[in-house]
Amino acid sequence: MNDKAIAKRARRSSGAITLSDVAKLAGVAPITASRAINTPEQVSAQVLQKVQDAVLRTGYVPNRMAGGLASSRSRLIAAVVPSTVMSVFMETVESLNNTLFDAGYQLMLGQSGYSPAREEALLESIIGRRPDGIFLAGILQSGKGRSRLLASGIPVVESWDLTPTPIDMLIGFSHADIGREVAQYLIGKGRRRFALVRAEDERAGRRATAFVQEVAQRGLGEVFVVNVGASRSIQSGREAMGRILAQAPDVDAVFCSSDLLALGVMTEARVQGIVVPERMAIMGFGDVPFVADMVPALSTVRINGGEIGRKAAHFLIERAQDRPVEPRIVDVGFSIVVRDSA
Amino acid sequence: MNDKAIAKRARRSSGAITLSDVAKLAGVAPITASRAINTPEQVSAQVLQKVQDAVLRTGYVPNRMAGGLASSRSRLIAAVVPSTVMSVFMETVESLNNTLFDAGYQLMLGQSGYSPAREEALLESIIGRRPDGIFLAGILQSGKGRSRLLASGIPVVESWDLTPTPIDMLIGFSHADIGREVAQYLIGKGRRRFALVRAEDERAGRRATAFVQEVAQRGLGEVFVVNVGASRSIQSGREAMGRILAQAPDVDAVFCSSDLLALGVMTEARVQGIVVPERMAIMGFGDVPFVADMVPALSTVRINGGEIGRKAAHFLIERAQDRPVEPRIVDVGFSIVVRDSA
DNA sequence: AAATCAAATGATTGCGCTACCATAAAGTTG
DNA sequence: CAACTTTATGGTAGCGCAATCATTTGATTT
Repeated sequence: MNDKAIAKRARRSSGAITLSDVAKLAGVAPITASRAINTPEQVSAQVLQKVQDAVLRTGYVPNRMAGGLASSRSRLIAAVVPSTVMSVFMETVESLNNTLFDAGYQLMLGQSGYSPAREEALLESIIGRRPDGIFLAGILQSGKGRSRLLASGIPVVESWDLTPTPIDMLIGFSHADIGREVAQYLIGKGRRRFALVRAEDERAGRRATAFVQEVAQRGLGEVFVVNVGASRSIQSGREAMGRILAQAPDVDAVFCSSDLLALGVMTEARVQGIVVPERMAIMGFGDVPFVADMVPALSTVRINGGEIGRKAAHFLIERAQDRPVEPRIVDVGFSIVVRDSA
Repeated sequence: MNDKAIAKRARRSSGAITLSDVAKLAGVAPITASRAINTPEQVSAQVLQKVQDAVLRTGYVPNRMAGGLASSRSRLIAAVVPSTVMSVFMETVESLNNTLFDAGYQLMLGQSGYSPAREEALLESIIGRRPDGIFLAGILQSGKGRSRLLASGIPVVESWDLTPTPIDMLIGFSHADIGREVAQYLIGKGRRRFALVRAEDERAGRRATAFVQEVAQRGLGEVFVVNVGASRSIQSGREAMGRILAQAPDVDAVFCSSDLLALGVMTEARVQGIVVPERMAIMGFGDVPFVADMVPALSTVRINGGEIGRKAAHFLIERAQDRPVEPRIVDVGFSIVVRDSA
């Protein structure tokens, strides 16, 4: 019977060093070894020493899955972004990840790929991992994903937007305010005839609407709007600028829904001999790392993505430790970065 | 006694729906419910129906931590990259993540931040999560991290480089070959006086060495080398180009260790009235998404990062299911993308 | 010195699930 | 139709750890 038990054990066990092995070697009970590792202030100096020795000698690495199961604290945090390549969200994800790691949390990353179906599958998979918190790039307006998250009881931080009805916590800013203030800024600079290049994106839409409204309120006529669809590339920006110059040659300022589009617009302007900013002002959105060093340097709207990530991390850590977070909605604002292009 | 047990249970349990709840509702044993969910082909149609109903009615989401603990299969895969913002590795990570997700795996992401100490801590933390596989951007030459990984027995894919002694599996290409071929290409284009702008990075160093060697072998004299240190920014590229033009004005071709540096070089050339490519050829490295659309479009070295990610995912999935992978070292090569700048 | 308290350690139990083995029911073969 | 295989289901045990409660030890008080 004993043999059989051992054989069974051998087949089941992963074969790796466990806490029990360490405890045995150190001559203490498993739970004491656990405390020596996780809450060293709770054990005596000698026990601590013996356990640390045993850990070093065995090369023991605690199994956090098992620990998580036992304590219902996975120390995992999930982040969902639409994409990871050339995305404005990565600065946020990076600071989120760094802050979390320093607090002992690991990041799980999911890409929704701009597809609601995929996002839903992703959320289901994530919830199955029982993370201690979830960070969403953007907000979840509706759908099964939202109710799933609500039902799961997992702390959630939505971001990069404002809404009075977040799932849980929210760290964002007002896209409408951005559209309005950019319009005011350009008008203040003496610009009178506006174009707008935007991607097919809900938040970009709100910036655009507010921009158009503000221009209209100042009695400056129609804004020439180019919607480039799902594409966010420089190429789209060039094409859009081509259309602007052809169809609305009196335009003297262009507001783009992303820096990449603005780069395209700027490139096309240069190619067609349009001097920026004298003849044409160009504003981007996002302040991706390299646009400051272009010539002319791109004026743009900066979101402090790093701050959003750090704040989100702190919120999630607090909530993971059952501490309340107030207020749950934070507006981090934005800033208009004045460089050479506008 | 029963009361006490219940009270205890109430305190310990997370309160969420468990497999047992679903099984009870469906009128089957927990293990049968498990099979209905995970291996539906093993149960009868009626049982499947009953269990699926129960899952829908309860909103049950399987706890993969518990499942992972029981089966020693976490269905987690970790990826370690130096940075996530504007990094050439993100294309790889994105395709890795997508491929893994479709196979039921979740990605954990760690940032080493170019620091060996952090990388080691990261690996320890990752191993504690018992992932079914680990992807490393780059290779691990030595150190505790390497031996830790070796000892852990977790399948590992290193990448973006070649070495005869990988930890486990390797999907990469030869940096020396790149340096050599770029030199040959530029020489073939009639260039005779070379400069090289590189970051302080081991792989960039190998490209640079091979480039310099090849140029020397062709009897074309010294290469003017500018090392910009840890910085990878456009600004550094501009400064480097400033030095080249001041100190080696006869240079007619510059090879840069990243596209961003090349962009800086190109910008400075434009500012100083140097015509690209007529007067000066410029080559980058990485083919980040937007350099194709710059004017002039940047000639560069393209690594098929997506392919590396997909291959890595497949390798890790195979190994996670105890299937062998042969060969364990794959050279995916590279291509020189000829555009306008060289 | 007895009583009281705090600190250190340990025994037990269960987190939620799946591996393993056992059994029952249904088909297959000569 | 007996002997056998296959298919469907269930019982039991344990993955590796931490929550909970119990006990021991040493320090402090009166």
